[in-house]
Amino acid sequence: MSSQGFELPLRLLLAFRMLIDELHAELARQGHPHMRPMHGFVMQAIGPDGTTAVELGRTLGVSKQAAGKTVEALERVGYVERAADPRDTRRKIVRLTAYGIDALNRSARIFDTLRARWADELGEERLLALESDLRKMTPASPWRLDIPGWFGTL
Amino acid sequence: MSSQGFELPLRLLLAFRMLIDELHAELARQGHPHMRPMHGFVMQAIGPDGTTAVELGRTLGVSKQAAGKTVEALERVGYVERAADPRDTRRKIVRLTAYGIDALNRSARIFDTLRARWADELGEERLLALESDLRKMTPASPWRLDIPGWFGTL
DNA sequence: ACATGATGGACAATCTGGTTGACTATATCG
DNA sequence: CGATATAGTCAACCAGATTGTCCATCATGT
Repeated sequence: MSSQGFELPLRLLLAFRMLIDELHAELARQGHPHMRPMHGFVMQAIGPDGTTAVELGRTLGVSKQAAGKTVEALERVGYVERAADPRDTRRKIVRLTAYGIDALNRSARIFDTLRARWADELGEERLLALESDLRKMTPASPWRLDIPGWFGTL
Repeated sequence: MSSQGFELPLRLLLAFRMLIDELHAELARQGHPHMRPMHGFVMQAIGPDGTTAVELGRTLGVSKQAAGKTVEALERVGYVERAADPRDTRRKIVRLTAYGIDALNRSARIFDTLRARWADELGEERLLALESDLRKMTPASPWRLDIPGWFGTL
């Protein structure tokens, strides 16, 4: 083999996974045991002003039905709530609850802590360089986290 | 918000995804249109000497039945073949075919090319630093790519 | 004002890939 | 030899996605 290029994607994935796993371990300790990796991304996509199932589906790159099911799941856990839109009675606005916002706030703080650990290990200089390099190599940042299905599909 | 820590995992994921997508676009051009992200990982796990469904399941962190179905899918595409083990008639050895090995070899070359592009953009120094830093922050080596299921699970 | 078309949401059927459980055949070990 | 463990397969089920269909409601153009 002796392919140097194999390591890069593998390490990127491992690093991502490690951060996410540590995030959720800590979230569980802080009163959010039901939070799943998917939830954070979806709640970010919902945003502070709320959204609708159709719009959410477009943002996430999945069908509106799939988005609807995801919203149902988040509703069951208590992270979002649905309300009618007075200006368009077809629409049902999906909004984050206080509990959901708490999950997001805690996630942010935990990610900061994890980043601080990286800075501690690597040095702030090196970490800034790493972030800058990743920023340089990745697309500006459109969401489109259609991870489910993307990796799978044999 | 102003959470600096949010960016790191997101960029790691985007970078990983970008590399994998580019890999598969190029693989499709090179005669492997059926190759899916999962396949490369599974074929790596199978290794040059072959393995069995049970063993593969343990390596990948899934049930032996799931591993069996995955092997079936790879067999349909022509990446692996199954043969009886003369020394233990219960076992069926799963081996990479020439076509499967070709896919792995091409993957390695394409990853090298992609890495070269990164080196071109960032400079070899910076890329080496990035790889070194990721190596430092991620666990030594465990496979255990039980991605399916891990991210999902609402 | 109203017919037409577009949009939001829900329901149902299906597909895929995972799970557990049960079963058979074969090894291995006391 | 008999008891236990292991490899593989079959079957049933579950979760999360898909498409297709339907209905209610908005928006538009004549």
